[in-house]
Amino acid sequence: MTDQRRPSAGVARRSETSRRAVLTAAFELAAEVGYAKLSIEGIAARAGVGKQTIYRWWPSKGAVLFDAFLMFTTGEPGEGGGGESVEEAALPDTGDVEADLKTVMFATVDELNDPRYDRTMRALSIEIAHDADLAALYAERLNRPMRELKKRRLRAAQEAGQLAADLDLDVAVDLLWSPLLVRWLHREGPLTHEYAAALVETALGGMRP
Amino acid sequence: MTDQRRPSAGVARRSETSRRAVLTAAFELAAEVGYAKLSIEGIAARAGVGKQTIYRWWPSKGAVLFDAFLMFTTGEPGEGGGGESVEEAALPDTGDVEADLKTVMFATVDELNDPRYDRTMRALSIEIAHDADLAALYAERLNRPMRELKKRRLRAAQEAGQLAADLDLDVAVDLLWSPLLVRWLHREGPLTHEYAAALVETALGGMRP
Amino acid sequence: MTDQRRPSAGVARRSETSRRAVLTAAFELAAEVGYAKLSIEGIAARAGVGKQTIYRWWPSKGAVLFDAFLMFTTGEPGEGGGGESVEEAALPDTGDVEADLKTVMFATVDELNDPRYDRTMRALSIEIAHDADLAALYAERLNRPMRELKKRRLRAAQEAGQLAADLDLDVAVDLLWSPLLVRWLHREGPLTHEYAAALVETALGGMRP
Amino acid sequence: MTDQRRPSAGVARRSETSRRAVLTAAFELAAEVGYAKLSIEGIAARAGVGKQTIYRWWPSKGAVLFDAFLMFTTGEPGEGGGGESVEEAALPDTGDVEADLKTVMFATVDELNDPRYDRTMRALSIEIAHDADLAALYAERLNRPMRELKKRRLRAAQEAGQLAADLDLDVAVDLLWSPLLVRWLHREGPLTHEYAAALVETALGGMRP
DNA sequence: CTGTAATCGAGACGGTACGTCGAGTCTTGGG
DNA sequence: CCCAAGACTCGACGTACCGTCTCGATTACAG
Repeated sequence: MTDQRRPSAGVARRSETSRRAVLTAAFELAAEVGYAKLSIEGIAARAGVGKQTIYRWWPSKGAVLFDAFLMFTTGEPGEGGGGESVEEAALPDTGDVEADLKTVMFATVDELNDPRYDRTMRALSIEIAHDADLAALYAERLNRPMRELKKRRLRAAQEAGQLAADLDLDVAVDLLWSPLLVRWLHREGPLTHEYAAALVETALGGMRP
Repeated sequence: MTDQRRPSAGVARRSETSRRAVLTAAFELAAEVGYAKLSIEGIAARAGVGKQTIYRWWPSKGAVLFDAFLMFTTGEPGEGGGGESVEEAALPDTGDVEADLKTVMFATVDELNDPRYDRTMRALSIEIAHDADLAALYAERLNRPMRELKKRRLRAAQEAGQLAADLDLDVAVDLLWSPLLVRWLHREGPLTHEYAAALVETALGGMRP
Repeated sequence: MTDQRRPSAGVARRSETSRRAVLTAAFELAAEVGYAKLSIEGIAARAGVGKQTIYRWWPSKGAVLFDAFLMFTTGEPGEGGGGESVEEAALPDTGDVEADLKTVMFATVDELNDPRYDRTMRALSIEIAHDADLAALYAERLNRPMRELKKRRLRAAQEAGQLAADLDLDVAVDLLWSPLLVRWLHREGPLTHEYAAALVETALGGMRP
Repeated sequence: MTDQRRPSAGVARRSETSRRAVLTAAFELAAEVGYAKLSIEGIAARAGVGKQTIYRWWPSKGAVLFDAFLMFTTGEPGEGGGGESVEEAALPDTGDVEADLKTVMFATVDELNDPRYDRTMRALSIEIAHDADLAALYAERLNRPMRELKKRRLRAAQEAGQLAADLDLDVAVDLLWSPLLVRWLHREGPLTHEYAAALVETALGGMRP
């Protein structure tokens, strides 16, 4: 998103050291103090970097946070390449969709219940909610790969005849995960395995008798 | 939430004029400029009110916004009493759950697609996302009544045998509405009637064959 | 220059405490670190005052410095009233113009040779040199009274027949003091009593045989 | 001052093109924007030169300005040699000191009243006022030759018996030119031919009756 | 004619200060 | 006691330059 480093004739290249220091500082600060007190000044100070270095390479605080998240979540790259690790990962497949979905959603629940992850993810979520550009970036770089993974598992189930042949997998993914996200983000209730299980069961079986 | 007006023997009581001016200003500013540029200073100025008057009666910017939303959404009261209008309202009931749910969700979709409502609601959502107190308040005063309405309609369908007898209505409500909210808040895709319809159909029928 | 405090209906008046803290800090910092490292940020910090308070009441760093100089030089007032002390002061008058002028100019020389006064005065001089508004202010509020004093003494000598009847006293004052100032400001040579004495003698007697 | 080019066995020598581009840019910028907005970055940009090239050859912004002034004032050289043109120049000598002095001082007055020269000279004056090294350089390289010229003319008058035999010519030069400089630098009043004439007349005749 | 070392343009870097905005607190005078 | 007005301290914003530091790419002697 961020730099598309011009390999131009001119010169003077971006400092990889600074880039990593900034992203590390951003990630740690987000986890420690949360969105409200996350300032560019603070990130620069903690990273031992001039503010201008941040403004030079990222368009907004949210963009820094996003890249930080990207770096610590997917392998590394930050912008150009990769996320290979994500692409190669896969959701568990024991042959039992229901059980597998529960396994995965329980993990999500546990993650969101971890205070450090909660603060980081919440900060990112808030930034995404009021920055359309960042939202697009998030959808493409972080959400899409995750969604692909989920859809892949569901597609396997579909092919095994465990899910309806005409099921729209995107809708299915939303049906399963969105309630979790909303309950977490708006703190509408306790985020438990029970709730996640109920979600899976109801979504699979449908609301009708 | 907000004021628990001390009915003290002493003297001067809260100015209703100022209260309404503040909430009106907050609501309008939120709709016009969005979360990012919504400042207490701006609200006070537009309301023709001293900043202290805001700080005296509300604990945070989010609280003002919440009250503003409350005032313009439910009838009026703001804090003490009512929301009667909501309590008395009801979702349409033609006897066809699926059709009725679509009607209601189409309305939600249309609302969220209106730029003014989008900005206001987004500002409120963001405040809720990083203020647990406000989240509790929101859950109780704005979300709960709406959820009751929805559950009431679902319960009717349940009693009519159109929904499973053991269906957890809270889970059902989440299953239907959360995906809408997430897609809107994180701009994960276009918010259309088609999407809402697919949601209703899949949730009702379930994902299995 | 500075505030013309509006006694308006509204309210909220300027804090005298802050004003004095700022001027004191500015004066001391100028004396300690000199023009080059005199920053508004530094003044605010040393004064224990928000930067905005400086920007609210003074249009420039030079204006602060000027007011500081005014406060520590003339009695007090800073802007509205006074400088009475200056108005009432007088140059020595022993009846011997030459001796009296030397006395006064020796004092000036000594002052300019004091490092603290040098730094302060130099900072002020530089600000004046590149800010026409400040220059006007300086001419009116600091320079004019001093010049009046000098002219008064010269006028007495004129009336006593020691100076030419048609002598332009402004020109005379410039003739005496400007060389001192230039030599000091541009460090064109050592600033000594000898030099000052030569100035007085030559100016009085003229360059002709 | 500036480079003491090491004639090292090694290699590559200073680019004359860059040197002139820098000095030209500095001179023009000073004339256009004045001291306050004269930045090394700006000079480098306008000269099409890397910042390092400036820092490599000059110790300070003032030094660049000084060299620029030198180049555009005296013939050329910049540092090593010359100013021959100045050495060879001479003040007019009609045999009438008073008239000749007025001629020269009127020219000075006119120069200082030219906005472009005013800004340049003012910038230089300010730099000199807070940089002792630069002041020494200025005294030696720009002021001394000018002063020599003036003293030479005065010495001629002295030998012709028009000036006192024991007159200190340095004091005389200061007496005549300093008031002009102060009035200009501190904008103490209009810089006119009348004022210059009065200066000459009073200095020559003395203040006494 | 070629290697080699300094200089060149460009511009990123860690910093300091700028001048502005808004937060939340405090003070004043009027109702 | 509330209210408007607005000054206060404080902290962060995003920008401009500082002076230092790489980067290739010239460039001009020395071999």
